[in-house]
Amino acid sequence: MEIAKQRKPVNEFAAWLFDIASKWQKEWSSAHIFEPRVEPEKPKFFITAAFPYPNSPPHIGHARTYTIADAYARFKRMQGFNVLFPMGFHYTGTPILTMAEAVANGDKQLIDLFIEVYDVPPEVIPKLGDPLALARYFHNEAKQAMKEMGYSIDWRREFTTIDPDFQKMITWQFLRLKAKGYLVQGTHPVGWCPKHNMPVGMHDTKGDVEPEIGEFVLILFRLEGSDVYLPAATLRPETVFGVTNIWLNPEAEYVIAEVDGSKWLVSAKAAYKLGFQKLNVKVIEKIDARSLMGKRVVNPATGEKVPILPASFVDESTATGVVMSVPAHAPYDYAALRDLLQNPEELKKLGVDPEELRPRPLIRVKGFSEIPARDIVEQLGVKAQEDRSLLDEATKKLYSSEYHYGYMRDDIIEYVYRDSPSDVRRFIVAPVKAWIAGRSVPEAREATRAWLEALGYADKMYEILNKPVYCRCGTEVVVKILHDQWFLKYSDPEWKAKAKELVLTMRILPEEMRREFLNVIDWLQMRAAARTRGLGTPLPWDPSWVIESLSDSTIYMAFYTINYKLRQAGIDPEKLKPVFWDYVYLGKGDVEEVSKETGVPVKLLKELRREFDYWYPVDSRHSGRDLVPNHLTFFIFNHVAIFPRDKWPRQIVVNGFVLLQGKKMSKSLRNIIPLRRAIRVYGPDTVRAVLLSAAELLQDVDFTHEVALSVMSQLRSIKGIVEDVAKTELHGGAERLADRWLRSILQDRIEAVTNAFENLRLRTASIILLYEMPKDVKKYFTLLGGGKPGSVLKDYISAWIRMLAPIVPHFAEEMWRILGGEGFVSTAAWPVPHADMRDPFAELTVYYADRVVEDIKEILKLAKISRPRVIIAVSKPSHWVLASAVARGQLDRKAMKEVIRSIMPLIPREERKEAAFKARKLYEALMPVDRDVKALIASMKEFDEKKALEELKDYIKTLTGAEEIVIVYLDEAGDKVPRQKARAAVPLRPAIVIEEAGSSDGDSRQAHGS
RNA sequence: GCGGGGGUGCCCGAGCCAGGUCAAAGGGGUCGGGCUGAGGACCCGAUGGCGUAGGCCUGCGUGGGUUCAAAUCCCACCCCCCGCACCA
Repeated sequence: MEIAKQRKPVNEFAAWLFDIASKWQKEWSSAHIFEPRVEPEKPKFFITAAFPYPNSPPHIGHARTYTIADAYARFKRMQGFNVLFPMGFHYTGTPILTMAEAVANGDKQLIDLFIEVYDVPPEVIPKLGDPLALARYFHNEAKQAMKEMGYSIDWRREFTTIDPDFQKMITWQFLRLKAKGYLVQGTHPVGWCPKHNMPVGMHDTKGDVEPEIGEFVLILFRLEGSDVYLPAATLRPETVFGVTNIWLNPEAEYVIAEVDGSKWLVSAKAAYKLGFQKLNVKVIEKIDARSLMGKRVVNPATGEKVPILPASFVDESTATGVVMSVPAHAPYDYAALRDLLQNPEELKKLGVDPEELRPRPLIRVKGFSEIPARDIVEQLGVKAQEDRSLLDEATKKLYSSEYHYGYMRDDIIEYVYRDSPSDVRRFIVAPVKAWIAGRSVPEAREATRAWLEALGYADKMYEILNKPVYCRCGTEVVVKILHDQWFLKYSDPEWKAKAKELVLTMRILPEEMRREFLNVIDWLQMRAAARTRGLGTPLPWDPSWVIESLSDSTIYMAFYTINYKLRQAGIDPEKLKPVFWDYVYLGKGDVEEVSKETGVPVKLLKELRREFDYWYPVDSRHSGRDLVPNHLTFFIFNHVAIFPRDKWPRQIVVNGFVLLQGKKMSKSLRNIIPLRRAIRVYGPDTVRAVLLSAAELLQDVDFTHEVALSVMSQLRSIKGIVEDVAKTELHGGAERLADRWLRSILQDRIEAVTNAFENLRLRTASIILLYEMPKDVKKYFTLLGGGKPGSVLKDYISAWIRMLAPIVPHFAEEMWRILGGEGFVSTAAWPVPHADMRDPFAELTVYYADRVVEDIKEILKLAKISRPRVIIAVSKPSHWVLASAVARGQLDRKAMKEVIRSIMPLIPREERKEAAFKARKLYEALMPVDRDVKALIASMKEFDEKKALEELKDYIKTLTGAEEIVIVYLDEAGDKVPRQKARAAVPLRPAIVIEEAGSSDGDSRQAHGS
C-alpha cells in the first residue's frame, strides 16, 4: 500500500482511536492535569525535548523524540513525580527567511511540496511569503500535532525565541559568557553571495548544496628582477623543495594586482575572489601569460630560480591560477612536463635545459619508486595532461598514499639555499633539518607551511572545493572572510574540562553516547556565535550581529520555569535587565536592590526565584542523535559556564531517526508523512506505539504500514479482553494454580516494564505490553481450561492498562473507563511489583508442564500415532533435592564434581550410586537452562512432579492433542517404560512414552528408539 | 583521515554490555490448514538439513583465540552507514 498517499483512516478502528483521542484530550485539558505547580514536598521531574524549528510542518520523524519524552513524562508522573514537560518554538535562524522568500518568489517546486506532500491548504500559501507568518503558521501546525498526539505538555509555558522577554534572557547569557572570556573575535571564512552581499549556507544555494570551503597554501615565488610575486596555490606545501618550474595557463587571463601592499600575479578570476578575502585588492594591469614563459622566479624554500612554463591543465578559476610544478610527486605536473619535453625546440627557445626539469624525489613511500608520480601515471596509462579523469584518480591515490605512509627524505636539505654562504645557509637550513626532513608528510606539511609563513613567503587562500556552487539568485558563490567575527571559545581548556566533568557524571542514554560526547568536546574548537542576518537576538554589545541559532538555544529550558508566572504578572520585558536574571537564575544580588533597579516587585522576584530553584536543573533532556555534535554539546558547555553544579542537567536521552517503509524520508523522494496526517490515518496511539516499539533508542525506527496495522490489531484484541473481563462474572472460590500463576507472572511483568521505562528501553516495554501480556492472558485461559477467571485477572488487567498509559494514553483512558477505574489513568498510580506475590510452585509447575508439552509434541511429530495415550513417568519427590542442589551449584558456578560431592551426604547410602548418575544427567540437563529458572528450581525445597502435572493434565491434553495422559512415578511404572528411558529420566526430565490409545497394555504399538 | 554506529536465517530486525531454555524473539514473505460462493481480513500450523521417540549435524561478516560451553568475551582482517562545524 502506498502509505504516502493515504489520507483517510485506514479502518474503523483507526477512526475510533482518533475519536477517543480527541475526547480524552479535551478532558485532560479541562482538568488541567498537565499543568504542575511548585509543590516543595513532592519530588519534581523536569523533562524537555529539543523544540521544533517551524519552517515546515512536523512529520512523523519529528514526533519520535517528543513521543519518547512524553511517554517518559507520563511514566514519571504516574510514579508520583511532579512532572514538568513544556514546549517552545525556535524561530532563530535563516531557513525560515529563505523558505518564505522562495514562497514569495513563487518557487513552484516548494509550493507544490507544501501542498502535495505537507498538506498545506492552497489558500494559505500566499501568506507564507512573509517569514513571520510562515513561522507562525508552522508553529501552530506543530502545536496542534503535539496536542493531537496527546503529549502531556504544559502549554502555559510556551514561547518563541523572538519573544522580547526571552531575548532579554539571551542578552544576559551572552553578557555573562563575554564576562567569562568565552566570547572572542577573529576572522572566519564563509560561503558568500557577491550579489546579495550575504553569507550563504546550504539553504540558500541552488540544489541545496553546502558550499565546502577548503584552504590553499599560497607560496610566494618572486619574479626575477621585479617586486612581483607569483603566489603558487598548493595543498601540499611540503613539496616546495622539489619545484622544477611554475605553471601558468597560456590561454588564461592574468593580472598583476596589489594585494594588501604587495604585487601578486594571479588569474583575473583569482584577483576577483581575493577581493573577498583580503583587505585591499586592486588590479593594476593585465598580463599576457605567454609573455612570461621562460622567465624565472625564485623558490623561497630553496633559493633556486625556476622557469615559468605553459600548461593547459592549469585552471584559472581554481585558487590563484598559479601552480608550482613538482613532477616527482604530482601526476599532473609529471604529465604536463612529459608533454612539454616532447617539444625540446620549444624549451630551448625558452632557455630551459631539460636537465633542470628532472623530477626530484622528496618523499619515500612504500610501494613506489623514487618518482611515485611517474609510477602511477604509467600504471594508469595517462597519455597527456588532458586526461583529466585519469590524472584526478592518480592524484587522489598518490596524495593519499604519501599522506599516510610517506616520509620526507633526509636529503631535501641539500636543496635549501645551496648557493648561499655556509654560515648563512646553516641558519636557514636548521629549521628544515629539525622539523621537516625525515618527518612524516602530515608533520612536514604543517612545518613547511609554518616555516614559510614565518619567513613571509606563505599566505593562504580559501576556495569553494565543490565549486561551482550557485546562490539561488544564480550568482556563483565565493569565499568571503569575515573580520571581527564573534566566536564561542569552546577550545578553552578549562571550559572543556568542566564540560567533561558534567558528561562523566550525568546519566546519558544510551550509554554509548557518553564516549561520543567526550570526543566531541575534545575536537570542538571555536564556534561562530553570531551572524549577519536572520531572526534572533542582536548581540548586546554590537547589534549589527545576530546571535546564531544554535547559540541562543543552549540554556533556554531555564526560561520555562518562570515565563508563565512572569507573563501572568504582565512585566514589561524592558525591566528584565541582567540583574534580574542574576537574581532569579543565580540567586545573586539583594532582592530589594534588584527590585529597585528593575521595577519588578520583590514578591514576584522571590516567587520566580523559588520557581526556578524548584524546577531546575533539567532532569532529562531529549533529542535526536543528530544534535549530539552540536546542540547537546553546546547545551552542556553553556550550562557549565553559566550555572553552579547543582543546576547542571542530570540526564540526556538520545534517539535515532525514523524511516518510512525502510527509506529515509526526504523532500526529493516526496515520501514525508506529516504528523497530523499520520494521526488521522492510523490514530495517535498507533503512531505513538509504532514510534516507541519499532526500535530501541539509538536504532532507526522503520515506520511501515504493516507495523501500524499490527499495533492496531494488538490494541483491538486488548480492547476485546478488557471488554470481556469487564462483563465476566468472576470465579469466587479459592485460588487455583492458574490464578496463582497469573498473579506471580504479573509481578514479573511489572518489574520488567518498570525497569524498561526507567532505562528508556521503551521498545522492550512496548513489546511486553503489546505482545507478551496478551499472551499471558491467553495462556491463563488455557490453564483455566474453561473455568471462570478469578479476581486476579482484574488486578492483572488493571496493572496492564496503567502500564500501557504512557505508550497509548488515549486508549488506556478508554480502557480504564470501561474497567471502572477512578479518575484518569494518566494520573493513576504506577503499579509496584510485590515480591511476596511471587509463587515459585505455580511458575515452576507451568514451566515444567510446558517443557513436557514440547517434548510430547516433538515425539508426536516423529511417531505416527493417531490417538495418543501419553505416559509420563516422573521422578519421585525424594529425588527433587538433586535438582535444587544442582541448580544452586550451577548458579554458584561450581563444577559438576563439586556439586555431586556436596549432594551425596544428603542421599541414603544405598541410593548414592543411582543418585550420582542422575545428578550427572541433571547437571547436563540444567546446564543450558536460563538463570531465572535455575533460581526458581534452587529456591524450591520440595516439588512433587506427579502432583504438579496432575494439576495441569487437561492443559497438557489441550496443547498436545493427547487423548489420554497417565502420570506415574518412575519406580511404579513397571515395564510401561523401557529401561533406557527410565534410567535417563531425571527430575524435570520425565520419561515419556506414547502409545496408541485404545490398544490394551500388552500389545501397545509403541515404537522404540534404538 | 578522525570520531561514532553496524554486518544475524528468504527479507526486515531483536539478542551481544551481565557467555548456557539460542536453530536464535517479533514482523514480513512463502507454504499448508480453518473460515468464505471466491477473495480480502482474521485464526491455526510450518518455514536450515537429517532423523518413525524428546536426538544429531550445519549455522549469527572472515580468520584465529579464551572457555566444559561463544551470535554473545579477546585479537586480527574485510565490508557498509552516519557526523566532521557556523547549518537548523
